[in-house]
Amino acid sequence: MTSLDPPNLSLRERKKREARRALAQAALRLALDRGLENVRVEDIATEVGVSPRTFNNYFSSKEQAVCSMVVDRHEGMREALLARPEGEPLWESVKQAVVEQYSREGEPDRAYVTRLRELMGQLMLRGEFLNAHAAVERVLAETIAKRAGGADHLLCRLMASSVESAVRVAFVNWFMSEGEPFLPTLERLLDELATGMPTLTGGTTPKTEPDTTTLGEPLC
Amino acid sequence: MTSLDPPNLSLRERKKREARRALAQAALRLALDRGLENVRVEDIATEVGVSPRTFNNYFSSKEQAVCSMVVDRHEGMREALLARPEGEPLWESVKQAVVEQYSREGEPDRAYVTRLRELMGQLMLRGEFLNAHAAVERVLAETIAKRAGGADHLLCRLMASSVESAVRVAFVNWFMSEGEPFLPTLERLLDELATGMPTLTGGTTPKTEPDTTTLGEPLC
DNA sequence: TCCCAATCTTGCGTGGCCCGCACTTTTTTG
DNA sequence: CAAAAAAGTGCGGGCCACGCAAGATTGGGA
Repeated sequence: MTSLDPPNLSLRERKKREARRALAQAALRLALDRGLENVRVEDIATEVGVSPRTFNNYFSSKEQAVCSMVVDRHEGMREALLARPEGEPLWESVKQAVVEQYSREGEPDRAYVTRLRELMGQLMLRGEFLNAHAAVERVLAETIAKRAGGADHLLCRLMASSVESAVRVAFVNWFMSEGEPFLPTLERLLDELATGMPTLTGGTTPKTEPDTTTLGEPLC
Repeated sequence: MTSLDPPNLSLRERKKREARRALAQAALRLALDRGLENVRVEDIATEVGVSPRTFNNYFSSKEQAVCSMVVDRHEGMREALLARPEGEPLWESVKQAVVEQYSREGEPDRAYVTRLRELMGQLMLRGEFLNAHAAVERVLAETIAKRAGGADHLLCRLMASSVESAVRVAFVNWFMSEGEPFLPTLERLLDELATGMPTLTGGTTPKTEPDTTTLGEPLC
């Protein structure tokens, strides 16, 4: 659907991918419809026409299935990054690759936003969403390292991690706010990262209010 | 244990905190001893001398219990940040607060490193560790916003997120490598963030090897 | 001092999830 | 086309999260 499903794969492999994709899609659809808590593994399996046991051969939890969409969508990023022109500065390459990736998908459907909010709440709760992002981050770090040609591995990880930070922050902002577009925010944040932290000047410690936020429940 | 347990709390409240702490501690200890998968909720509860049902009144999973240590240890960071001197540039304040926080704890015990590695693997798998970090991140973002006195809220979130990125990367590097100290790495990464991304210069696309990393299982 | 109301703990029962194992069905390969 | 490799499936077990409805504890008046 997103990119080419290379036809040079064995039938076996193709069926596997298709099954996985179907399961993930069903999981996401159902979760958006009824809320994740009202979706049993059995429902997803039935929807796809497969045994519940089989579902667990592909995913070890429904949360993972839902998030797998998030992960898979980023498969193109590696290629996008490696495909950037030769002499381009590393950071520019990274930024462009990320932006490209997210442009390709277009602004997500506004109709779902409310449902998405709820769903994200539940996903954050289970930590799976972050886990998915972490997976993306690892691949990104490796790709960056490759592209940078043996640069400091730690710095590559830091860069990947920061980029994902920007993405996450932009995304949360997008679906928590009304109508603010995603891409411009993302670009702004990436530029901010490039510039470095000192941009935010402060130190004018203001009034000291009671303190509301407690270290407690994960809320999005 | 870390900071003052304010004695101006009702007995009730003190007992609650103590119970929570005891459960978290027991969970961590057992997990380090036997590996998380060999620890049942019942074991933790028994260890503390409490019913399994009660455990679930405090934590909704054993993973959460283990990670709660991670979260609680950061309670001091807010105060540390707000206590920085008046005129100090925002970023410097943040950096110092974070470094202070982690200095206070000293280098973690080398003896546990192996066990820690295993444990982290399992925690990452369940996404709970990341979730804990996310909790810290939210508080940090708020504190930064307060300290910055109404600066752009998005940027505050980005800053908090980036800082946590650095912490995570440094930490993973610490417990995956042999003997590299934690604090210096962390400081270096934070400085890197301050400078901005372009430090990493690259673009010398090297040989194109087969590609080993697949978007698959979370590995640490 | 004592008692009541708020709060915490606990046992029980339910529904669900994850996964190992063994068996059937499908695809691949020689 | 037959044997081998790999997926799908049913079953069963262990564990877990949580609602509910008693008990046990604590705190603050009277």
